[in-house]
Amino acid sequence: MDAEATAGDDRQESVRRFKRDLIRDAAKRVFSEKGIAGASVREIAKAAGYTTGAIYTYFATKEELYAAVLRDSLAALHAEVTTASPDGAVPGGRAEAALRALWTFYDTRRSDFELGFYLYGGARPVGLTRDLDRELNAALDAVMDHIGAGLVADGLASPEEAHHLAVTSATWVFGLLLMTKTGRLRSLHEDAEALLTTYLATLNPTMTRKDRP
Amino acid sequence: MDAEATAGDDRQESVRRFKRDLIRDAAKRVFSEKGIAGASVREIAKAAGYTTGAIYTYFATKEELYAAVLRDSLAALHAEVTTASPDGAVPGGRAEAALRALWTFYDTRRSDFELGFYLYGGARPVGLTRDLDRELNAALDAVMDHIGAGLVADGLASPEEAHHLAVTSATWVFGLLLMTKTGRLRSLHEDAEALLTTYLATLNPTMTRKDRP
Amino acid sequence: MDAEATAGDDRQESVRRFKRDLIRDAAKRVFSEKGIAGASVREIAKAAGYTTGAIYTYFATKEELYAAVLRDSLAALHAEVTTASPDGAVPGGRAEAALRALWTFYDTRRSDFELGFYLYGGARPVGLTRDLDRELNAALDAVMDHIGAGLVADGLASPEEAHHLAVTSATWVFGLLLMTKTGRLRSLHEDAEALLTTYLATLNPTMTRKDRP
Amino acid sequence: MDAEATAGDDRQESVRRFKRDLIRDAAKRVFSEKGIAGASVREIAKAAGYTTGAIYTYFATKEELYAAVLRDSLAALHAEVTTASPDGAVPGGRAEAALRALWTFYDTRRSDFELGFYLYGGARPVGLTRDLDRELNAALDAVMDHIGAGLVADGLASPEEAHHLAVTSATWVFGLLLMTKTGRLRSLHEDAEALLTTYLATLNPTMTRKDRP
DNA sequence: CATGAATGAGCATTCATTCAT
DNA sequence: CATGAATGAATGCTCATTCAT
Repeated sequence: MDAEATAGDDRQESVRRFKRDLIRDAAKRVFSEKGIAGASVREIAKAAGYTTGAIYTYFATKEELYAAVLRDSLAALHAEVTTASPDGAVPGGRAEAALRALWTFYDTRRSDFELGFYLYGGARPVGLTRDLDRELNAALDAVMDHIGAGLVADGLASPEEAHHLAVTSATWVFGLLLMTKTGRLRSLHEDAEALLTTYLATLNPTMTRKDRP
Repeated sequence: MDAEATAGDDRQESVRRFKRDLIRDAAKRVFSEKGIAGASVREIAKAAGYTTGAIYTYFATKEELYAAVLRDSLAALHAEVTTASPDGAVPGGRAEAALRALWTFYDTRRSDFELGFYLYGGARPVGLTRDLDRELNAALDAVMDHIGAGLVADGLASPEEAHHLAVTSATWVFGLLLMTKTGRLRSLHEDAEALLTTYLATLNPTMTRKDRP
Repeated sequence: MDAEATAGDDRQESVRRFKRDLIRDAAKRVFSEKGIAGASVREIAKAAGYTTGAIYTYFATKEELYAAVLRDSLAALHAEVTTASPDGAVPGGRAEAALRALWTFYDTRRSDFELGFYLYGGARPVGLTRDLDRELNAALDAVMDHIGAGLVADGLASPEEAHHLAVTSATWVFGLLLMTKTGRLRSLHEDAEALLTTYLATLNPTMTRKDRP
Repeated sequence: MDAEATAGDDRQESVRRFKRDLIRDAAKRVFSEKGIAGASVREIAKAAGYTTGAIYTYFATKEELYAAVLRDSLAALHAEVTTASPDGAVPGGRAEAALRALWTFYDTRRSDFELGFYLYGGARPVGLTRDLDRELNAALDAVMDHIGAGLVADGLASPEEAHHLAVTSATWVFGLLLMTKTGRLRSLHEDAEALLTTYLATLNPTMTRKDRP
């Protein structure tokens, strides 16, 4: 009896999780199309095949929905970066691979970058935000550690410098994303790929010397 | 008589300009406190000591208000960057001075960075926007040219590379600003000043070689 | 089970229709009291016992509300005219009956006339308007056809002349309504009923000759 | 001295009247372009070459401005109708000429008809309205008398019937104007001129018999 | 006489959230 | 669990009118 109930609970629980994810993904789609500020709960509900009120069964607040989307995005980012530059890979391009993965991840996804950086930029009401902020930081830190490990493996940094240099280089990638997403790069007639190559070259002085004798 | 009338017109005109600036500055204050998206015309009016309708005597549209604030910000940015790194200065640190000025300008002003970069982030309706976008681009371009000239003067870039390298380095500064403004830097336990120093060092291979023999 | 659900849907649907009609009727009342231009959504909502926002659950736009009221009015007009002068009636007074019904309908309803004729008077923005305009035209045409059929049945017009004469006579009735509703008739010390009788007499030359030997 | 002052007062008075008329005419122009409801005091002022506040030196209220425009329109109407069908003219077409003049006057002027009939149709706030209403009525009455005189002169009515028949026929013309101005005539595929001819024929049984033997 | 800044009430519409069913 | 009606506050903007200058 107890086991059955538990099994039933589990099934119910997993169904609930499934539906929650459905709504979360719908939200993400709407964010991409209308921008984060332009997405209303009504529209997200419609995109998910639900009515407005049903959303609140799964997310107490619009901000919780934001959080779920962001969490999902961060998990995907981590997966992508570690896949692109696995821990066991041979040295020589691990840092570059990680940084390129970081760039590609946000470049190809319409709303993820905005979600991660814009949403918590302003002086917005707090709430669940505190926890979410911690998660965002943890995810970011993990990515930094991965880049740092790559830099060490590639012989571009000592273990002590690793984190500092990882943040330095990731910062540049975020800057490039900002310039691209806001259309400034286009107006400056510069190409993201070319800039990326230039920047990565400065990371590795050996390559730099070879390229410019 | 004629002169008197003209003088009167001038006085009136300058009073108008003064009040317009008052409202613009109030808007800027509200932008800083509530974020740009969260600032309503009502609140701006209240902050300026006016009723809502009065704002429309000076700005036909909320977007025109945005424009005025942004324009003011861009003019100040340009002034600050060129002052910090004058055209006639002796080589040796002109690029660094310009980049540091870029950093300091946005670091010390609460809403200017958001204003310049996020206004065009979403899928917003257009309008006067087109013109404003052009202005923003022109201002940004002028800053890039200035940094580029510094790089050439400092012997860090050939004239052909100047623009490309200027954008590359400014991109990094913008990335740093983004990390700082969103609180990511703090959570990563990194210091903006230290990162800035690290980055500027990589710009100058001579220094780099000295630092890392 | 299925049947129950359907029944539930039906009940809900009919409740919705009922409430929609309630709002529509409240709108009509407000139109009557304040004039169509003077009626605000706020006031209509209050008259219907709702908050402002609730109106938008039933009508996406103020113009849709207009449309619903006008549609209702046109349906009632058509019903009244065809009832007053049924297709199968014996000749001799069918046209007169139809024209009198047209008169009575608009005479006794405060805002219907204004609704039908003034909504498109100004240089208003379009929208759903196009469709609504078509409906109005179709309804008017149907009434004209009915009057025309009466004229033919009564021997007052050949089938070719029917439409032309129907419009001619309906035009007069609309003129009378305009004079009445704007209070001009009263100030000219004329009586609508007497004028109507006079006009109807000119429609039928036989009667005219009898009256004036 | 006294005489001089009076002369001065007169000149001032006539200048004032002149400027008043300027504003009135500007208002009329704006009414024609934007519709009466769509005309704001600001826009009228601009069209007259004044600033907003200046209008209130000449007209205490927007409604007084309406009144002035309407008064002017009524005077013009009276002039046009009496010119088209002078008192001394030979009988035979005087009534028709007057009715045609009535039609042409309102047909060719965009806003006059709306002004005369719409403005005072609704349940609007009163005020100066009472007096204006009387003027409108007097003007209308004069036109009716003129049409009536024509009917008598043309042998279409006895002096006792004159007013009654004048109102009857003018009512039809107003109906035609309403149908035309609101676009209903076009949608019914009827032509104003043809309808007018048809109606005028029914006015004169003699002509009718000749035309349709 | 003329200006134009300022008021204050008003407008249609949107939206996150709640809750009876 | 899901619905969708309802709330209430907010938003950008317009407008007739007033009044100090």
